[in-house]
Amino acid sequence: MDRIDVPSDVVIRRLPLYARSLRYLLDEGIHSVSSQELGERINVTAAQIRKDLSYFGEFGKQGIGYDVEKLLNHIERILGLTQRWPVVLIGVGYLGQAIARYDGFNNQGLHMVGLFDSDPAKIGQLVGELPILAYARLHDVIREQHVRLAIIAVPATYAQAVADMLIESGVRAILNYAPVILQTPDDVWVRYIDPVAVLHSMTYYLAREGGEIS
Amino acid sequence: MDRIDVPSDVVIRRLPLYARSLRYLLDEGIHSVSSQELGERINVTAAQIRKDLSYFGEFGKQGIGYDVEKLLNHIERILGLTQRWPVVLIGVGYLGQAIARYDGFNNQGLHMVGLFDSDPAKIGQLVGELPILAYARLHDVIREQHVRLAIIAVPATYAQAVADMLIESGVRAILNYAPVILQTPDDVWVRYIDPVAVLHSMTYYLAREGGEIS
DNA sequence: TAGATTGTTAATCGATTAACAATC
DNA sequence: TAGATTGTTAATCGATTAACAATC
Repeated sequence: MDRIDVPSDVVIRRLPLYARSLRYLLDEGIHSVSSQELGERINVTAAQIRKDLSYFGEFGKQGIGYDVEKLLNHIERILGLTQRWPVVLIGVGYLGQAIARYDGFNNQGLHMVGLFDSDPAKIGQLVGELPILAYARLHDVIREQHVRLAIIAVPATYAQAVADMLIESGVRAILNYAPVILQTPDDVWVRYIDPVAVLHSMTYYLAREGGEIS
Repeated sequence: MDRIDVPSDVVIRRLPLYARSLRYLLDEGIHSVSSQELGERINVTAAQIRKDLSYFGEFGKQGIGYDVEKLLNHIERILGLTQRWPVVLIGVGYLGQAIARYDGFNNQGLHMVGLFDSDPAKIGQLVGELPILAYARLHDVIREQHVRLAIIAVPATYAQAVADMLIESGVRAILNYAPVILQTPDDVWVRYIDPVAVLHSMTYYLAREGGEIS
């Protein structure tokens, strides 16, 4: 019996980019795209787009391309974005505030349901519509709202302890902004936002430009 | 004549993680590590660390491992972090403020030299030590301070135009927080911080947990 | 010396791309 | 129909891992 060919994580990570580009196309009033055109917009080859989509079905028409709205709907369903996922945010410093206020986190399948901070002075303050809550409330909010997705925006030293609490309460996926690698069980998904590391990888190339260093 | 084996970009992207982990080790007073121990901290195999480092030289001792401080110094030199790179930030909304105030961007080789915004009401306001400047000043600041690194934190609709201005003025590497793929010349490095796309790739797995969807 | 761990090679594994028959 | 573009296979390319001689 053949195992079905399961899409790898690199494929899954590209799907949100396809979805976003399709949303922009729709905004522009464009109703049909070829893999070639879509690829040019997001710097991906046409073959890769077709291959990626082929893991999930046949969404195009030969000679024509893809119906933008239909393909978008397919991808959103594949990604689970037709549901609304409740999200909690831990750490409401400057970064946490920016996250809490950015509507990308309160849209298209995501839905911020709780902000938490350890600083007693912040408890009760509103950020947008939501009050900042104490960690004591974390467990109950996660349980009551069936939260499985969390964002960590606390200082590096607290990130692991926060992750442990979150997982203990039932969180299954974490987006971590703190500059530490988290140790978590195999059935928890962790991804990192690490702008400083990204900048540090670009200085490598800058340092070698213009032939100053071989 | 043999071509030297050049490290690929995946390798370069891991170096900052090695460097950071070594800094933490140093803070903890640990002066020696094996590739095994380092790997466990950052969830990378020992073989991969040794292979990555081998592109740049021989930094360890058989039977012993690596001297933490020495290896850190080597990696920082490789990444160009022994220089200080002037950075400009375009877009000083909530996110831009968080970036401007985070000292990870003002440390270890990076050094924020200019904040820019299009909103006349913001011009002149201080964020930390730095005043917010008008776009009209962008070109001169980039030229005068020899800026080659920029961070874009403007809304998606303006990001491409901002990138064009930056590149025109001499910027060679861009960290883009706006949710759009930028079209840039081949000799400009662009990297993306895209937390919403990352969350959207995790909902894929969440939607399939517990066997609700096959 | 015995034990540990590096640096490196070769084997494996996985991801991307080219190419084209199918077909709109 | 002729032209365009898909879905898919096979070939290529690249990255990771296993294994081990060298050596501290």
